[in-house]
Amino acid sequence: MDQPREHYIERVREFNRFYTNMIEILDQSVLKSGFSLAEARVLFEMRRMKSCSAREIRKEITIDEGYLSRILNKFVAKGLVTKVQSKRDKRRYYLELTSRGAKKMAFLDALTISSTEKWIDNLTGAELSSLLSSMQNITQLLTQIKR
Amino acid sequence: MDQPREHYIERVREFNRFYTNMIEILDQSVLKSGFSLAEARVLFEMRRMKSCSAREIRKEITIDEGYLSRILNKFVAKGLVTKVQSKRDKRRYYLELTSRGAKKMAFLDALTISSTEKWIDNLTGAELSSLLSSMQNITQLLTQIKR
DNA sequence: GGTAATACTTGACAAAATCAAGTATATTTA
DNA sequence: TAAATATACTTGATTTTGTCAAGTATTACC
Repeated sequence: MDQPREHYIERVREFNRFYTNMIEILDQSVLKSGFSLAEARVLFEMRRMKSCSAREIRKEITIDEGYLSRILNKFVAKGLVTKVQSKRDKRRYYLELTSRGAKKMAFLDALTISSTEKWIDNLTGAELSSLLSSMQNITQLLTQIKR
Repeated sequence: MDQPREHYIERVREFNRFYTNMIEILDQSVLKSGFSLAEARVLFEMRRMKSCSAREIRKEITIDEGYLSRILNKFVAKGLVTKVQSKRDKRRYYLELTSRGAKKMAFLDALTISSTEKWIDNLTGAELSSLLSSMQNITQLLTQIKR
């Protein structure tokens, strides 16, 4: 570490601003799906966890309990999600994507995949490998912090 | 490139999700300043550009014209920003941070600096260098795309 | 059995963002 | 140079998004 610590922090902040803009561009494409960012995230988590309860979703993403409840009920109303009360604990409801929901998710995926693709389109194979190893490195360094 | 392209895209998306969460944590600290994210960004751009017009801010960040107008007038009302009509082009107004505004900005900075600091706090010097060179690499790779 | 905790819902509200029309000025063009 | 078009910003109306707190039902704990 050959620079004062503030200097490093400033450069991290710079990267954060840069990457915030990048991510925003990708978010634009999600919005084209007709889902809000919050909705898209909820759907994403639901798929990742397969069957889950609202409570479990809230362990993964920071979202107001009431807000989430409304989002989920909207999904149920639109036929994207099923909600079945647990027999063992009647306070809980098991949520699952319907095939219609899964289809919508696939559409959402397609949107972000295509814009991510555009993002990295003119990188050579070597550059792409380099990009990914940098991403992996950052993930690894910043993950170990959080324990 | 020894993997199918989709695989790389998927890993980029994974990183984006990871980093979105990271940035969100930092955003929490901005919110503690009493400014919304949009307001903080406007302030940030104003400082970076020194004297500028609303139009020029909108070249930097994606924001609704009317929304920005209201944000700026709120800043003026709070004494954070001065707004002087251009003599050459009376449609335009030159905006500048007041010293009060600059002070608020400094406070905002302090908040994000301290939470960024916490973020990277238990990285060794070597890890920190490695983090920064990865960030720099990503920036460089993704910037050259956009031309 | 009573108290506290959990899981989710609901109503009221506030904040954030969008849309479209409006005003004033400047630029283009016929 | 008058008319049409474009630019810079404003404003009102509205929608979307998110928050807060109280409410219901159920379960866990002492």
